[in-house]
Amino acid sequence: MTQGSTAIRTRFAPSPTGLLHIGGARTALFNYLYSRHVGGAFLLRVEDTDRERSTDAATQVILEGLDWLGLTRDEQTVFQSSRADRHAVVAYQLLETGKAYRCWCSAEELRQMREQAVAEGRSPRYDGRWRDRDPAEAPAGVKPSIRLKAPQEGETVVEDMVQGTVRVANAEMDDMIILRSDGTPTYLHAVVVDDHDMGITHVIRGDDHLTNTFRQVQIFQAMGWDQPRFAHIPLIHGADGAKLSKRHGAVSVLEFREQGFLPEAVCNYLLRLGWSHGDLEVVDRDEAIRLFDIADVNRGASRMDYAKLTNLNGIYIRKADDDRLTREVLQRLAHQPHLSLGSIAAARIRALMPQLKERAKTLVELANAAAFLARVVPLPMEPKAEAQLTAEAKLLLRDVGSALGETDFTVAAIDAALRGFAEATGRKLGQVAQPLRAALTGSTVSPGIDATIAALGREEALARISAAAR
RNA sequence: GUCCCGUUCGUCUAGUGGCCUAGGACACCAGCCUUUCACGUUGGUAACACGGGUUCGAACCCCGUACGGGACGCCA
Repeated sequence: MTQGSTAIRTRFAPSPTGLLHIGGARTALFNYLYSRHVGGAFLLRVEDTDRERSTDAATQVILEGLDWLGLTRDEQTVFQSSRADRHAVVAYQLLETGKAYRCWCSAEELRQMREQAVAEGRSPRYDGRWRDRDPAEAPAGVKPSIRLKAPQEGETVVEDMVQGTVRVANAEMDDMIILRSDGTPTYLHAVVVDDHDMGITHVIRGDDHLTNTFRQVQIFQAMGWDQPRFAHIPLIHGADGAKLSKRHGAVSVLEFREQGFLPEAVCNYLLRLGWSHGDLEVVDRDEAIRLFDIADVNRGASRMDYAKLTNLNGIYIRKADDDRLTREVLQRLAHQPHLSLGSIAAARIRALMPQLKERAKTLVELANAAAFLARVVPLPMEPKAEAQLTAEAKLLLRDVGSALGETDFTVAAIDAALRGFAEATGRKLGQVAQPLRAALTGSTVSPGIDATIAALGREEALARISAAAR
């Protein structure tokens, strides 16, 4: 970390529209990682200036999502709506210094202006009709908006940390409204004032904001403020390449939580979408902070790949702490009917967790795979398990049951007993294990039969075997 | 329509002029391991959007074309 880098401040600035989008989550992650990488600060600003769509509940969803992902913020959350007075003050300051002017156009007038421009094959832009007009000509009874008097010649240049040098001719841009006729600020203006006041040094956001940046730069210049550095990261698209939306499956981070994904897996996946460090695929939080740099962010949009996320989730489940996974499973099982979820079931699940987590890719799968441990006799049988329990198998189960009744209930002893039984009766181990698995779990799939039997315990295991042998 | 951005296996990506007969990961296929399912492991299929140029040499530099995305609001 270099000297003076502690001054670096990033922010995540979502508008509270009811969910924390997976794309927004990645933007937040990149801001967080960059701030941590350079020892700076990561701030949150809720852009709730659209009072119609903004609710406390929506803000809560964002906070909950960020917390779940472990993206901790520094300093107090800033609510943009609370800063309206300050935004207006700056707008009037620009007015007084001649950098802005009042515009008395009505919404209807502007709409017609745009329509006509499009009809004539021009860009739908404001024509600047009040830019140099005498305010004395203002129509009575109309409240004016305030527009920035943007430069009309030359070009505006953004040195973007991801996209490189991006420039646009000033003639391409019109004079944007910074303060509405009702005195409230527009988004573009509020963002600039807030970023300046919050001391933001690096603006990392989706590249859908790239063209907005030119206009924001014009405001920074009009106020004579230092500009932050900009980094516009590519968007995430759905599997079909179109903008990510509900029809692509889960897009809200809290939805991923429900579907059984671990936050560290989601973060790792999101990190690798648009960022890379050689062939590195599995990167935990600490390593991500150590390695993350904006210079390594790609320019092209990427697509959401649920299969890869799922694979990564399996890796993180295998790495996860057994107690933590047991808690997660118990929580999910609590919503399932016909289970006996006491301390006995909890102990069984915890005992088998090292084996269970080897074969689950999501917490939903993990909970389903563990559910048999909390069931009561008679077990519900899957059709394939039912098919295992032939008349011959039932006879075999009776014999295995008595053999097991005489062994210690350790994994090693059970394994030895079963192998001995198979050998003595001239069977392959699989011929013994599968009927047992059906009898004990009601399924044809489970962890190793020895560990499964041990986790159930002598009494329960023998009860299930004799129930199935009947 | 105008402006801005992008384009390497199906997907995420490595690659910054010779190390590339293009590497890794996921997915897919086949084999091994095995007590089912996973895990693990071995191998396989599969890409530089297209066309020009610059150069002894181009995935990499330049120019076009195509395709994709984004922005053009008194939304954010």
